[in-house]
Amino acid sequence: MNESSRRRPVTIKDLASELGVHPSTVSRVLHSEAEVARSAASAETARKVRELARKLGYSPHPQASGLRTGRTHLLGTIVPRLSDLVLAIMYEGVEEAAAELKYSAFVMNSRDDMEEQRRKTEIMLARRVDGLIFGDVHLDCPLMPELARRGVPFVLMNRRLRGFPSATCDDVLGGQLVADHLWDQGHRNVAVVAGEPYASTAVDRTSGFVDRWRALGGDIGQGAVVWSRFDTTGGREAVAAILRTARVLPTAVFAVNDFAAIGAMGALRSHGLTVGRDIAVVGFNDTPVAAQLPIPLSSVRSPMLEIGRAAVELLRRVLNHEPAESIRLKPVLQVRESSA
Amino acid sequence: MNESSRRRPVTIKDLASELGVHPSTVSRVLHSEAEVARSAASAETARKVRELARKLGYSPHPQASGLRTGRTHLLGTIVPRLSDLVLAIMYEGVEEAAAELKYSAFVMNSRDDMEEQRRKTEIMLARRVDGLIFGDVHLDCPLMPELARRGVPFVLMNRRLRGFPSATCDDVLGGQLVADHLWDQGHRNVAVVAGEPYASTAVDRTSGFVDRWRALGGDIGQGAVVWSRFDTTGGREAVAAILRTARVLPTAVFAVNDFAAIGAMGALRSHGLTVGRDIAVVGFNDTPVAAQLPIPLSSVRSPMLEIGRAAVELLRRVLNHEPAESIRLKPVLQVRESSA
DNA sequence: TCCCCTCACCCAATCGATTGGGTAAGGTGG
DNA sequence: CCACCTTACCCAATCGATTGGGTGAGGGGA
Repeated sequence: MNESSRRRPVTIKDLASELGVHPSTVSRVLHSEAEVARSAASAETARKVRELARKLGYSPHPQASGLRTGRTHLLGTIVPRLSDLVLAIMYEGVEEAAAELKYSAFVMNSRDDMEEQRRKTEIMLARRVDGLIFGDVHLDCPLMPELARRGVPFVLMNRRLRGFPSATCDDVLGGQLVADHLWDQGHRNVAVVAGEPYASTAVDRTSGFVDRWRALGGDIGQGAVVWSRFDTTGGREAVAAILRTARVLPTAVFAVNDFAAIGAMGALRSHGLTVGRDIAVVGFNDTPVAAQLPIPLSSVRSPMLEIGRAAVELLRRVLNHEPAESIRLKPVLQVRESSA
Repeated sequence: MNESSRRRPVTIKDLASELGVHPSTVSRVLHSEAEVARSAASAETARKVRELARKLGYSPHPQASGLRTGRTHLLGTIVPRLSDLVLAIMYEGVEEAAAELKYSAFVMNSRDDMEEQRRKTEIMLARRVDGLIFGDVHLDCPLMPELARRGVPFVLMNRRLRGFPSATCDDVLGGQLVADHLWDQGHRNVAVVAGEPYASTAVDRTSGFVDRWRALGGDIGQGAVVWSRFDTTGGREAVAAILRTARVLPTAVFAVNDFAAIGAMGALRSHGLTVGRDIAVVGFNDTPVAAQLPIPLSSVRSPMLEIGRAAVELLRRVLNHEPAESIRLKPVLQVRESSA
């Protein structure tokens, strides 16, 4: 049985007294940069320290070192909800990348509520996180300028906001790809399930689509763009509204989110339309479920994991006072039966 | 502008010197039980301390108090993957309930890999979490007995394992509900997409179904129970295998997970079958998407949020050395078009 | 031979909060 | 008047790691 199975964790002092050296020597050997470490102990001593540390299963006490150094190696992330698959995958990227930098990541849900966002932020700051990643900014978000004033290091993910570093998908391009695709397929009468108007994702995807559509010579009427929630229910309701008010039925629907697209497909079927034959549907994010649906869903693939990783990289730069330019990752359209 | 916007956080010492009292007095006023607090300072002093703390935005330094007390108020959770909606929702419950107890929760993904589970556990223990919640135990999980020997406080969630406290859905009952339902609908030839054989959820749901089916006088052949992954791809492959090998085509399929059920529906449609007319499908968990699918999916509703909350309550008891009986929450069957 | 330098360490303060053990002042009972 | 108790505090050690500043021994150069 390994010594690490004893109850009280091994401390630096244990190692030091065992070897007859001073705790500071042990600390420098185990934790300092190569140069400091070398000037702190002979090669032989250093070897013995490291060997004993391994044997006894020493692991540094983060509360103790955090107290002394003022850095916790903790990184807070706030998302609207983890049960949104898109954010869950981005967070997996955050966690991976954070671990590689020897940071531990934390998540909290804000339910896309700005009061909750503020509350959760304060909880994380009370935990003394070294930096924050926000996946839930609104286009008018008073908290961000305030945090910047207070000198809190943070970056944005998923959604962007002018003036702050963010890691996002190039959502405008994503919307353009869909416009090109549907235009090429011969559609001339389309509708957009546009998502929440306070989210840059929704706004950019919609405007990318609409602007390109008009540039191609297409026409998009008043009732053809419907703001909605991002989930299945939101998609269903939005399509119901479109079907109710449209003068002419659209032949294609672009939903800015896969789950909204699934809800849209449900509403269309209830209306007696067969998706892929009577009407085309395109989603966004290309979540794993899109390809596996009974009628496989065309979708814009966004690099969700990479966005999470990029957010961590951005935050690393902010923490090191390096320049941090926003990162916009390229999406790719996956055409499937729902629009082919 | 509030004083809390200054860079260096306010400490107990700041409050003490401002008021001309000793830091220990401030500490007792702000943090101790009522009795200790009252014997530490006069009502008047206590009032002044609390007022100044609020005015300056004092918030205790968790690293410092954690160092002294040995408790971090940190709670680690390990799940197979957060991008599994079921676990994401359970974790939302964990986070909520933890916050109510003034704990902060942490999650990590193990990808259902036992080596990874061990690695992530060690990372969390190195962070000095007060306790752990595992959402990813396998039926043969060597880590759990080992942690119990080491005296690490932990509980299980979602999946159970004999001998350890767990918060789960009553999966056996869930399987029974589906058997009763399909039998009542007149089905006599059924197949099961059974999930991963190392997960108690899969095993219990399957055995609950199969045992009840046989008790009703039904028959389930060899090839009718197919183990699979829990995701859409897993469901698709499992149904493909069933369709390939079955002597007689089943008239109903029970998938122990909604996403596997969605994959199953896809495979059935590819095979030219219309779900709800030619063949019934029932899923498990009643995730929000089930009701919104183009063909709404019957599913066993499991109280995922409550399971997460229950896990925290269990862990609270373990940490307080109170007896902790496993909790099994009751599921309810939601019948929809896919099996009606 | 003397001075200086390097090597390989040690010493002690420090981070912020907690907590067991005082202690001076004032009041009470005998 | 004195012993004793309560009230309202203060003092100092402690948790574990880090870090600026020593220091003694040994070696090399002038």
